[in-house]
Amino acid sequence: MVVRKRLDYGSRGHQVPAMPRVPSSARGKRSARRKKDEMSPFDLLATVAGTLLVDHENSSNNAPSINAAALTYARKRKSVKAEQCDDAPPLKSIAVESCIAGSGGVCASPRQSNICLAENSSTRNECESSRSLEATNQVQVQQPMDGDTTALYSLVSSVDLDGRPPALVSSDSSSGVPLCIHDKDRNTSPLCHAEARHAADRDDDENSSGCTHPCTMGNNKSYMPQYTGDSRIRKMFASKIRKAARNKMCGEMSNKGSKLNLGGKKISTTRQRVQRAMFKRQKPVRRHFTPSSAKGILTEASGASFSVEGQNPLCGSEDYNVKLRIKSFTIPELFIEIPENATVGSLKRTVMDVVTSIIESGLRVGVLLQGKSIQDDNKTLRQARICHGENLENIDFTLECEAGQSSSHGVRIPEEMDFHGADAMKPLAMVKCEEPFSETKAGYNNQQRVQASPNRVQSEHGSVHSLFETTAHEASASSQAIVPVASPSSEALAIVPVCKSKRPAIGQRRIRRPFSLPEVEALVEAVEQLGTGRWRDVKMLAFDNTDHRTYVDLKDKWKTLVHTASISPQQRRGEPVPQGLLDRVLAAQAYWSQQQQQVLSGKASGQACSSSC
DNA sequence: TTTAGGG
DNA sequence: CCCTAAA
Repeated sequence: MVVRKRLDYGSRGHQVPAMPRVPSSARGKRSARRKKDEMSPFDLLATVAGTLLVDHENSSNNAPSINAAALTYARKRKSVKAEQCDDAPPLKSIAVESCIAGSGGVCASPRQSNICLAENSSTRNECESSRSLEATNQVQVQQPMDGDTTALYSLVSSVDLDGRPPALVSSDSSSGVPLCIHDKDRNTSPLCHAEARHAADRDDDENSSGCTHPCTMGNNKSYMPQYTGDSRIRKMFASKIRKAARNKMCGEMSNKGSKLNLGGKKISTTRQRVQRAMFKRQKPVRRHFTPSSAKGILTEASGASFSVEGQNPLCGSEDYNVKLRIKSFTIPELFIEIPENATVGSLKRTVMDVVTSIIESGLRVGVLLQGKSIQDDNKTLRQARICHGENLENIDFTLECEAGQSSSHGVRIPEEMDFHGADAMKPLAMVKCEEPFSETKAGYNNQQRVQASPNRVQSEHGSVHSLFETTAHEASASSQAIVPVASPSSEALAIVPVCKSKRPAIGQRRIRRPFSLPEVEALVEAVEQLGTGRWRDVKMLAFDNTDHRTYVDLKDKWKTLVHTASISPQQRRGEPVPQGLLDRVLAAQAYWSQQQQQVLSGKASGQACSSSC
């Protein structure tokens, strides 16, 4: 690695550089400085994308589709349950059994799949609380039969996935219908292209999102739009997008009556106003899951999962109820590139997050009768001829992404994406893979270990970058951020691994990383040499290889160090800093502030002299 | 982009 | 840590 030590001051003590830096007076020369290449390979390359593709034409051959595999109807049922039929459904087994009851209601019973079948917060909470319960806990939703087809919508579009369904993930592609097909060759017309970044660190501070969501945000709050590439661009966007994301999340939750958790921080009204404005500017893009891209198969002929309850119900009867038993919503295949060292847990979380983000971002259910979409939601099932003996073989469900809903969950649709061609492969969501290496204790310790000689720090991250460089370049070349599946044989796994990343997602607060003692020592030493007010140089001197410490961070840390040193030890919090170090902090602070004053006064006198001379 | 300082 | 005015 290149040693960038440009500064040749003493290693200790307060040697004054030849020209003590005067704040804001000599910045022009900085432009000539060699700038550290801030474009980490990771910015470009550590991307794994999962793509949800839908192809209703290929529903039989491994096509991604959401199959409402069963429809049953029964007569004189006051209520019906929506329940999962398979206790341990694999990838494709997000099963919902639903009914439309005449005067009764619909009961949803979230089980292992953790599906919430209700929009309102109370039921969401119910779902949350019943996460680990069996079918005994039922969430009831009343739906009049003579209502409309929106009943279906209510049942399906509000599905929440939460928790960790034991068998949501399957590496066996045969066990599931594709949700995300990660095939760049076929990915010619992505319907829904989105990147999401999972910041992975669940230990991230509570303020990271500013809000939490009872049902979905818990695991998913890290989903934020991610822009790969130049960190400067990221910086540019970060602030505004973060605002928008925060606002969106908070607003959305407040709309749903969910409890706001602002992490102890209050978002000022002005800030919120700005955030709202920012968010409004986001162009809502409608994503089509495509007509029949996700198809609910309700035909008896098709299937296996179709069943009839009740005896020979007559269409037209007064209290005639139709029981729709959507046995299985098959999740289209998910392709994922995931490093071998990723954990199964991270894989599960990834799948969870992807599915959750897709569903939570708003799926709208459409009903196709004999291939024709039933537009009128107010039409009764009877009017729509969805009743026993009629057309039950010809009912399909479609899923579409709700317009403008996705961005808040990190599912972003580039506007340049091509959104036509229903038969083309259409990724519903593309997920970005991040650095699979977590900020583990080991890694952190490693970093700390080398702090003593900061200029020679060669963190693991460096090697990580090089490891992923090739892949990332390929990704950026091939498509938006879709990383080719590592191995063609691994096509079943295409979701993005939930990896901790040191790259904070756009819109997300950075992970709080308290300065370690070696870091503090390095900072103090650097400031002793360079003085306060040269944070960029301090950064380059002592933290050049520590990407997550910006010069602003160093400045802030120095500020806190000075403050810490000036208060009594009893008032100090966090990892205790040795008093000797704090003494050095105070000494350096006093010294350099004096230097600055002298420079300023000397400059002033010099100006006066020159003007007088 | 950096610095400086408030939040 | 975040945000941002100012340079």
